[in-house]
Amino acid sequence: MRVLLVEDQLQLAESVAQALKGIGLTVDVLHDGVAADLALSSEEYAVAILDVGLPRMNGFEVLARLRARGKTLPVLMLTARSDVKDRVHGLNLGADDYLAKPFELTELEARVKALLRRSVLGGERQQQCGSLIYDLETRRFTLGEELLTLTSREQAVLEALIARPGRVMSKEQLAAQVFGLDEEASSDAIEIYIHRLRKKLDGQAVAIVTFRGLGYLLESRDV
Amino acid sequence: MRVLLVEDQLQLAESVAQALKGIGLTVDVLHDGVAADLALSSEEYAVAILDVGLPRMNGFEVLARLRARGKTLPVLMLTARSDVKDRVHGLNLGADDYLAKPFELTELEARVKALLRRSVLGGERQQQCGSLIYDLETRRFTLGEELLTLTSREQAVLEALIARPGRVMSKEQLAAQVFGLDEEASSDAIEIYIHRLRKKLDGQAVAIVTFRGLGYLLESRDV
DNA sequence: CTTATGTAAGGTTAGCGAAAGGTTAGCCGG
DNA sequence: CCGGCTAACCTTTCGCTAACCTTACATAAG
Repeated sequence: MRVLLVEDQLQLAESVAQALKGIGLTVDVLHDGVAADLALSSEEYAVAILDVGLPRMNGFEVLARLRARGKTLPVLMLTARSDVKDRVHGLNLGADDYLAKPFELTELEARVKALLRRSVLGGERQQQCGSLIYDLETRRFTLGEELLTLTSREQAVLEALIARPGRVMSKEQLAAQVFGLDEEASSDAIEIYIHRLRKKLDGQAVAIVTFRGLGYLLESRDV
Repeated sequence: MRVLLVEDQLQLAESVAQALKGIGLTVDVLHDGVAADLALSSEEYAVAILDVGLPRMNGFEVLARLRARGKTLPVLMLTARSDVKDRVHGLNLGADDYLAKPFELTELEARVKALLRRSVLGGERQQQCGSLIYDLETRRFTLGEELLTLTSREQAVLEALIARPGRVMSKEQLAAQVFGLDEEASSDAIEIYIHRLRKKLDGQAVAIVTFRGLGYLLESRDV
């Protein structure tokens, strides 16, 4: 699952990013409002965490432009002041939560988790496709009766596939979900993860279907 | 098992800490309310012991903020006065027990033990995973028919693992539980305790499973 | 002195992803 | 219709790295 963090204090950004990676998220870190605006229009995120006081374009404006584009992803605002006016302003613009600095990393983690839980599939606990079940709470997959053990890359790919049932995901989209902005996104590697996932899903009532030239799709099927 | 003690009288704090360590607990000692508030939001404790008259932020406020964050861990309040008003105030704010100074160390020990017993795992007496049984009353492990003899570090790690069945604990989390705030938390050392524990659990219907890059998990298994 | 502890050091393994060759689907000319 | 062609995809192999395991030993604690 991929999230965007926009925070201009480099050190704080780094520690927050580490914390979020610690709970299994793919994190893109940016340090100014214009870059954030760009990323939010071209990339796909499960949650955005926006500092209010950003260089080049402030967090409120980034948020306003995001909502103007009709995007509904949950946004958590960070602010130096615990100003009630700011808070109201942010919530009016469509922020979903608000956190005043300084804050505890665990509190931020908890809020991000809450936003994810609320948003991804409208608060559903579980997601199912054939005999494959994904538990959002524990972020683990169950296949038939067995718990599925996946490596972190495999997990990222399968999460991306099950997130939108019935929708074809291109290799490039998958690579973006798995690698984020930072790493060199080798979409060749995606083929390998698909292969390894297929091995693990073999013989079950679920399969990854190829759409030549388009991408992959997770689909339930008869055994 | 890890507890937080907040008491500004250094000498008293020290002797209480010693007493608690004496019954096998990992103790973090702090001396003011702000530090306590911080620690309680970022660390995980089985019990908190709060003096009422703390510098920077009093015990009542620390307690109120703790409950406002939705935390349910048991809290034992300490007060210089045996004022009934204070007592009511504390209990209204969600304190679980109350002790007036001066008190006997043995009484404090007894009350802390009682709180631990009541809270950890919702009052359950025993915790089981495969052939491994943990008795909260005596805080000892039984493996098959045999009583398991562990060093205090091994005990701390295994307690942390069995406390949340089915949940993966990272080496950092385990180190926090074992060492507390004070000591240099070398998460390398955790690998050694895991190794030594595995030796002692060898051949039994329980095992510590590694999740590469994530941590460890205690799991029952077939022999 | 004995036991517990944890650093250091080396060995082992899982996960990653590039490379390379095999396979398949769709297209096109005959 | 059919064989050939190509691009897209599948699969295997393999070297690299980081994470993990294990042993040995020095130090500290009781």
